[in-house]
Amino acid sequence: MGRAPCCEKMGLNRGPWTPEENQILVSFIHQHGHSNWRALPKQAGLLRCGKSCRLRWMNYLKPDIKRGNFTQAEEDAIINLHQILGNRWSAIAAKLPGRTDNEIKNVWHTHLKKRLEDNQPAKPKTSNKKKSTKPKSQSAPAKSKSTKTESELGSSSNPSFESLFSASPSASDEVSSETLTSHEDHSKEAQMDNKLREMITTTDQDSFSFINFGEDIDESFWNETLYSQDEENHASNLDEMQQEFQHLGSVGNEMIFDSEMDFWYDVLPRSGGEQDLLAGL
DNA sequence: AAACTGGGCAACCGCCTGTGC
DNA sequence: GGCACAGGCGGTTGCCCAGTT
Repeated sequence: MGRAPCCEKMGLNRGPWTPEENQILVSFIHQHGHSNWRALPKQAGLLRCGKSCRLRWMNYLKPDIKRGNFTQAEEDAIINLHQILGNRWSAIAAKLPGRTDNEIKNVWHTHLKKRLEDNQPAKPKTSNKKKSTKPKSQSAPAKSKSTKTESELGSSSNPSFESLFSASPSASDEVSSETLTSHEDHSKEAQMDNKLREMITTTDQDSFSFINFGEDIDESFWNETLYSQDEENHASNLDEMQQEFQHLGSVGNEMIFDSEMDFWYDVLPRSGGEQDLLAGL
């Protein structure tokens, strides 16, 4: 038996949503929730397929969605996350509260990809991280439509996320699903964060520094890998970090620190062994 | 002022994944 | 384990509109 179509195409509305349809969808979800998207349009009296309703809700009508231009910090975060995650827009969106994967995808294709193609710096090379919003038009230099594919972009510019982890001894190992942000000992967490930030921000400002934490701080813990463009700084900072961590206790996570954005990225395994970024900013 | 061009973005399409039976 | 289904995801499309010619 063939796969059932996602929706009945006959007699259903397509294209832009009308204000009336928006109102119907919003009021229905407020009253009944959205436990079953396929059944929702029929129950709500909408001539839309369930997928269309879900998309409309997730990308536009959901109350916590942040509208308006992306801030410089958000754009920088997208660029940095894209370096690690590639085109996994939903994972990137999870790091940016109020932003949808669709919106981030659009911003990437319309602004950020071009910025990188033009070799414009993704962020100022200053240690002062004061960010300011700016109109989108200023961040999108006029340029003809690119025909470059995503894979071409990814392979030419950045080391892939998988390649980063391929060198890590524990890349395919089981890693605790406990994130640092959910760790009970928040004071220890803050202390560690500050210590690491202090040290890692002295390394190459353009690189992601990566450290592979073990479940516990023991001898095997130091089988870690730190990536940077500056090998000497690597070694020295790695030594410093090892010394600092010896009295910070167990962590049980893999993390990436983006020194430019002051982000800690928790890295957790996906079902297929692929790594994922899950924790909050 | 009209035609043209290209950017921006909402929405669609089709595949993938997770889940229940 | 296999199948069907629903939700989720990324790639792509196509319309609208502002800027340019």
